[in-house]
Amino acid sequence: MKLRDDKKAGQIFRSVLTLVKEKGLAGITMGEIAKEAGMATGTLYIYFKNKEELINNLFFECRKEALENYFVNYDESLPFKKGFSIVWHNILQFRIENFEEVVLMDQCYHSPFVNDCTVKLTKEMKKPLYKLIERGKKENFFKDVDDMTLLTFMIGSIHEGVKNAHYNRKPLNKAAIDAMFKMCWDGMKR
Amino acid sequence: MKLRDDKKAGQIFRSVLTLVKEKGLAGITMGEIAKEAGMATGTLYIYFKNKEELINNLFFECRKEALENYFVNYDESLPFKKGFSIVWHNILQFRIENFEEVVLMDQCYHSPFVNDCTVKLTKEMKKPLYKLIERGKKENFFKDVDDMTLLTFMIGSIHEGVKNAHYNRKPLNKAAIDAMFKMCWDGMKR
Amino acid sequence: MKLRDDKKAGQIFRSVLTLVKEKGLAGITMGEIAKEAGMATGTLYIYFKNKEELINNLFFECRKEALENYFVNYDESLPFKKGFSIVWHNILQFRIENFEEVVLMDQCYHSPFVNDCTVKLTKEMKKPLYKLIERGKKENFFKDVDDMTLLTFMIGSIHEGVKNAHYNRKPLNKAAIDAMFKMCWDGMKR
Amino acid sequence: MKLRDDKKAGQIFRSVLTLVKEKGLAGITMGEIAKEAGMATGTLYIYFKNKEELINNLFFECRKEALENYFVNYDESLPFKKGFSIVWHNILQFRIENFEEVVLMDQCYHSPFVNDCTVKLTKEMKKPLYKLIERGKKENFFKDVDDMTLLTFMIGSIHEGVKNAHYNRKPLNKAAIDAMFKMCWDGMKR
DNA sequence: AATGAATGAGTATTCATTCAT
DNA sequence: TATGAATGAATACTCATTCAT
Repeated sequence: MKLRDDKKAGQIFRSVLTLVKEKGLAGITMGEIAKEAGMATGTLYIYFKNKEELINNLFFECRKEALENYFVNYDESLPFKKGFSIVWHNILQFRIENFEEVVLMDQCYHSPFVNDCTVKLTKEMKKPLYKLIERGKKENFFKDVDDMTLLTFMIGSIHEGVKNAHYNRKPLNKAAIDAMFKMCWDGMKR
Repeated sequence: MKLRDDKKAGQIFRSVLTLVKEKGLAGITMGEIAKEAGMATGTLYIYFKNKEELINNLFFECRKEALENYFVNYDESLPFKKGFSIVWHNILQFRIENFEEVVLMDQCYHSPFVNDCTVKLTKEMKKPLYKLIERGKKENFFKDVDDMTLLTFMIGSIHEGVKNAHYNRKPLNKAAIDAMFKMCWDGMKR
Repeated sequence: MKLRDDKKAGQIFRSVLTLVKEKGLAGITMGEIAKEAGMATGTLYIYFKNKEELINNLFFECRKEALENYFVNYDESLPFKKGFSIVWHNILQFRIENFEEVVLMDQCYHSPFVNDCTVKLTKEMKKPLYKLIERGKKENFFKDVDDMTLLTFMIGSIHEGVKNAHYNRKPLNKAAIDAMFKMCWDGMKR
Repeated sequence: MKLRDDKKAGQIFRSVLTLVKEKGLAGITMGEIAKEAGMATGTLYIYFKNKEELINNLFFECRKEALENYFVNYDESLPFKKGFSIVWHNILQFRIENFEEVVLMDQCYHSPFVNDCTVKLTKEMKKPLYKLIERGKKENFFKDVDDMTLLTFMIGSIHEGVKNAHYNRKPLNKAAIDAMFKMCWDGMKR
């Protein structure tokens, strides 16, 4: 008997990401997804109940993967600035390397496909980032500003930078990245 | 498109903005736009050749309106920091007050509706912002970083902040805005 | 402005009936209905929300038309047997001439298209037939059997006869019809 | 079709009957049949070449089973009215007890699944009923009406009665059955 | 033989666009 | 100009059938 292939869902996800980057969430059809994934349309429906569920799952998966990557090599025992730098660079790196995911997630807000439930779930995942910010404040590195504002500023410094580099086709080099980090740090520091 | 200054075109634009915020660019139909605007579908085609042109025009219009607002009350004769602050706050204010436009513009990247031509036109409009950055550098306020990186950082500090405030339903108060501006300034300043 | 054409719904109904007789309710597609009716598929959806509503409305319409025909020329002042005979022959005639409707209604029971609500509505319409039966009993023509059993017997004598004639391609002639009526009357009479 | 007498084929038949009564022939899928029968879809195709053959076989089987039951306990040596009564009651009893089969057979006319060949085969099986009618006429019990009309009347008296009882959820009791038989007999008798 | 995943043609429905009024 | 009915291509989704295990 042929059993459900665990790789298939991943293949499907990858195809959607490719297509979203090319033509946006708006213009994607199930037929195109299947074609890009090298399978029949019907097969998509074995792995996902419908388009909404497919996109939701992908959105959730992307968010999860992103946040999992953020803390690679981070260790609470490291001095704060070093640790913060690692996380900041992880986020930047992830967004550069996985720009397709970034595009998808951006497009998913306000989209009819992503439901509130999925949005809520992804919020939960942000907690480690808040912990990092709190540590920065407790160790007196950061300004006395509320956590959310600080985190948003940090994310913004990366987010906009990566988008810009991509759309202007100017890959970020070491110098630009260093400058960006310095600006972020200087902005946040007390 | 017939009469650009006709009230009807404006009504149509407004309807699209409302709907995009509600359900994203992906999920909007010409029928819904017409209904929201209180007119018949056919009427849309008197003002716009087709959906693509409608969205493109709106995108262009939003971008233009945005950039026009950015330099209100700005005057080159003002001391730099004062001038920069005015522009920064103008941008923030505009994005808060016209969040629908922000959403539309975000969704338009990667959308099959917005064509390269429109994207190019809007780039042209960014020039005054570059001039501002250059002045900041010439007058030795800003770090010695390339203009685009600085501008992107500035925009990012605002953009992400507004989005965050909106999605978390926490309107930005004076204190938060001051903190945001300070972070931005400290980040950019030499 | 082009206004909704009242004839269209009728045209659509007629097309469905033709097709149901040909291939049964099971095998009919919206595309075929549209083609048979000489219009585009989309047009069907201007007049009916979806397939279910289309079939339901048709079912209801058929039932109504049928019952309206049953009492043509009937008059309470006529002697009972004469009146009963008129109704009986009306029913027979209607079922012969509108065999397509008969087929549709038969197929609609147990079909996923016809919902309980519609079934209930049509029951309401049977009341005049019950009144006829009651009169027959009150005037001592009929056996002392409950109304429903009598009515069912009457209907059965016609229903099965018409179906049989149709499927065996033996149109009912005067002699056969007279025989059928006599059997029905003799069966019911005291 | 492989093994007619295998239990599996029977299970499949039973499942179809259950589903047809629930949702009509139109709305049934091979997947549902398999599920209801507690087996995989693929398995259905071991026993039947395709859906059409499955339904045709079932239709044929139902018809056969029905007609086999009609003459249980009937014996030509019995006095005619007694014999006729036995057959009449057998038919009634069968239709009450096997209402699902009745529904299936009704729905099969006009269905794209049941082909002419199957219809023809079932006609063949009606012969014993015609013989019964002929005997009734030869022994001067019945009206001088052609056989088919008499048989149809007899069947109609039962058919409609059973359907009605079922749909109105009023099981037929002894009194009602006696009344129905009397009406049928009185109608047919000379 | 039995399974259920895979297939892809087919179906209901939607929706941008046109057109008659 | 304005309307909204009509169109039919396009899309999400289904389902009979096949096939690898």
